[in-house]
Amino acid sequence: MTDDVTPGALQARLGYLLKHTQLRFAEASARALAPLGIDGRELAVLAVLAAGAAGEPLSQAEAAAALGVDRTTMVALADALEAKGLVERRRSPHDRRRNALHVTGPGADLLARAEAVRHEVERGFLAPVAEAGEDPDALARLLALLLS
Amino acid sequence: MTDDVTPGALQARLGYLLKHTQLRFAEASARALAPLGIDGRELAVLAVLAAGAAGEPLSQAEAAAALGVDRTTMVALADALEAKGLVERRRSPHDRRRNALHVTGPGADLLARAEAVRHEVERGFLAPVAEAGEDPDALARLLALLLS
DNA sequence: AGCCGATCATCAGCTCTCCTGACTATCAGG
DNA sequence: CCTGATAGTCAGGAGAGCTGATGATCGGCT
Repeated sequence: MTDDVTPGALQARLGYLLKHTQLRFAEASARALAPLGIDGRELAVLAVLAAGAAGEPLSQAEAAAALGVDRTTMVALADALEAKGLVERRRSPHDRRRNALHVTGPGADLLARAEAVRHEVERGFLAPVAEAGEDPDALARLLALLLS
Repeated sequence: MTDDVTPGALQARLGYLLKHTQLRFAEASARALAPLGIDGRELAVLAVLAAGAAGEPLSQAEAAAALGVDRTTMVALADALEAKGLVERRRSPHDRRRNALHVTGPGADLLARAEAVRHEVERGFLAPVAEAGEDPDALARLLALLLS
C-alpha cells in the first residue's frame, strides 16, 4: 500500500472505507501476531476448533464452513498448523473420510496468548473511536448485523 | 466464497467481520455495476478524476495516491478506462513526464449513471441497519474515523 | 551549458490468496 | 454390492498487488 491520504472524494464511498479499514486492521494484526509465529487466519482456525471442541472435534470441512473459507484452503491451513505442532489431524473412527482436527497442548497455550494479543490489537485499533466519544462496540455490532 | 454461516465464535472478531463485510459488499457492488461494463475500482478512479478536475486534471501518480493504490496498478487501471473510451491520457504540456487523465464525455455520462447505481447498492446494503433502528450513516462515519 | 538526483510512467516478474476441476477413499441407502 | 453423495487432496489458474529495472523528463547547482 502507498500513502493513504484519504482525500475528500472517497470518504463517503463505502467500498473504499471497508477495503482500506480491513487492510489496515490486517496489517496491525499481522504485526502484533508475528512474534507468536501465527497469523490472523490461523488464529481464527484455532479459536473455532477450540470453541467447537465442546462435543466432537470438528472435521476440516466443518471448520472450513465455520470460517467461511473453501475446503481446499482449509487443507493448507491445517498443513500449516500441523507443521507448527498446534493441531493434529486424526482419522475419525466413526467416519474414516473425516479428519478430526484436535488442538494440541501447545496449540491451546498459544491460542490463549494470541487471543490476548488480538484483544489488545482490537482495543488499540478502535481507540480513535473511543476518543471521539463514539461507542467502540458499535462497529462490531453493525458489521455483525450486516453479515447475519 | 462458500457458505458464510457466521457462527458464534467469530461474531466478535473484528478481522473476520471486516473481511467478510468487505467481501459481501464488493460482490453486491460488482453485480450491480456489471451491466455498465465497469467495476468498483474503475468507478472510484473516474470519481476521483472528475472531482479533482476543478483545477488541473490529475496525473496518474496523483490519482494513484488519492485512491491509495500503487502507481503501477494505476497503469493497468488507466489502460482499462482508456480502452473503454472513458478516459484519455494526455501528455501534460508543462511537464511532459506526466500523463494528465481526462474524463471523456462518455466517461462523464457513465460516471453519473454508475454513481446512481452505487448509491442504490449502498442503500440496499445498509438496509438491515436501518431496519434494526440503528443509524445507517454510523458505519461510514466510524470507518472514516478509523482511516483518518 | 552541463551534470545529477528526483520524479513519472511503464513493464516484467513475483507473491499471496482464493477458486475450479479432477481424483481417491469412504459412507449410506436401495 | 451398485449408486450417489461426501471428505480430503492436489494441480492449475485467476486477480490484486508489490518490487525492481528502464527510459524519459524535470529542476537545481555549478
